[in-house]
Amino acid sequence: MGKHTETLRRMGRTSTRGREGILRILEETSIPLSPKDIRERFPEPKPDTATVYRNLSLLSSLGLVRSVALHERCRRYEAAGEGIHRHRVVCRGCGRIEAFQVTTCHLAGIEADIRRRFGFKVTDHSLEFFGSCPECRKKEGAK
Amino acid sequence: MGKHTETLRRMGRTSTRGREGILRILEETSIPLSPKDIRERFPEPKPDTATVYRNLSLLSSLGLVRSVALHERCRRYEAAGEGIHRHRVVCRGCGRIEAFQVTTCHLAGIEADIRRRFGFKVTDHSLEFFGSCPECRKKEGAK
DNA sequence: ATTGCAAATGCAAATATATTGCAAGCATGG
DNA sequence: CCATGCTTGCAATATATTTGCATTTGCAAT
Repeated sequence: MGKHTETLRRMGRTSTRGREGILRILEETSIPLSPKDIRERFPEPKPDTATVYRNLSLLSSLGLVRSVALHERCRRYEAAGEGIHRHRVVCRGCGRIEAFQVTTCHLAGIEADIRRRFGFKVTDHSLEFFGSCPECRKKEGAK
Repeated sequence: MGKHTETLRRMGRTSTRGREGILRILEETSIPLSPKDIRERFPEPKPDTATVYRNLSLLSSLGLVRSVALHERCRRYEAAGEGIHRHRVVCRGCGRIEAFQVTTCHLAGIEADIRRRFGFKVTDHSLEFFGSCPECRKKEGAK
């Protein structure tokens, strides 16, 4: 009877080890994880890969997790709790990822503009910064 | 002797059909294309898939194209010309993509902040909006 | 124009990532 | 505790991306 049982039940879903586990794992980390990362962090017995994908897809449709695209070969996921709004910085050199919380998000104006111009109703957005971390800058001769 | 021959030579690379083609194709479209899309737009004889991938990787490291992550299973690419700065709106319902140019990008302040807090030097960023396009809103009963 | 060499390409095979069908197992309501 | 339907594991499949290697091409120096 995990911490998220209630949440899942309220949404008409059964609470299972796979689902509880994913939610717990994603809450414990500050950077988004790939399906593989997630599976590896499960204690034995690890759920099947297919189960991880199916549950990520379900939790995502319930809005409990959210996918983050960092220009890699695979997607990553993060917990999508209320009011949590994170952006990220990704190092092009070593792939290191830092997450940071933004105090105010300046993008509300743009979203209204999009509604006006395209009729699109924006539900969320994704903002990532790319560059070089201190270590990689050092290696490359401090640009 | 294509339009991009000079650019490539200046960067110490040979100008080939594959590279010229990719740059031309990406300039002709307003939305980012997948490697598959790109290959399909080549006139016969189409280059091999591996060639497309290798060239995208090269052009990307030269900064002539840039990858765009839209939470799909594959990456997309767009031309990365000087001063060109695009954002996108993606419909979660049908996958439709619209691109729009921003006049001023409000993010310079954040980038400075990142430099201060993490020592990361930001070279670029990626901003995408997700939501429902007019058609999908209609189908779903206008939310 | 011809030639030599490094770099680019095609092709096939290997990996990595993601999805699906189906039989067996588990969660929940009665 | 039992029946039911949703979940899971497993194997097979689909899709995306990468790699090795032999061949061809681009291009600079004849």
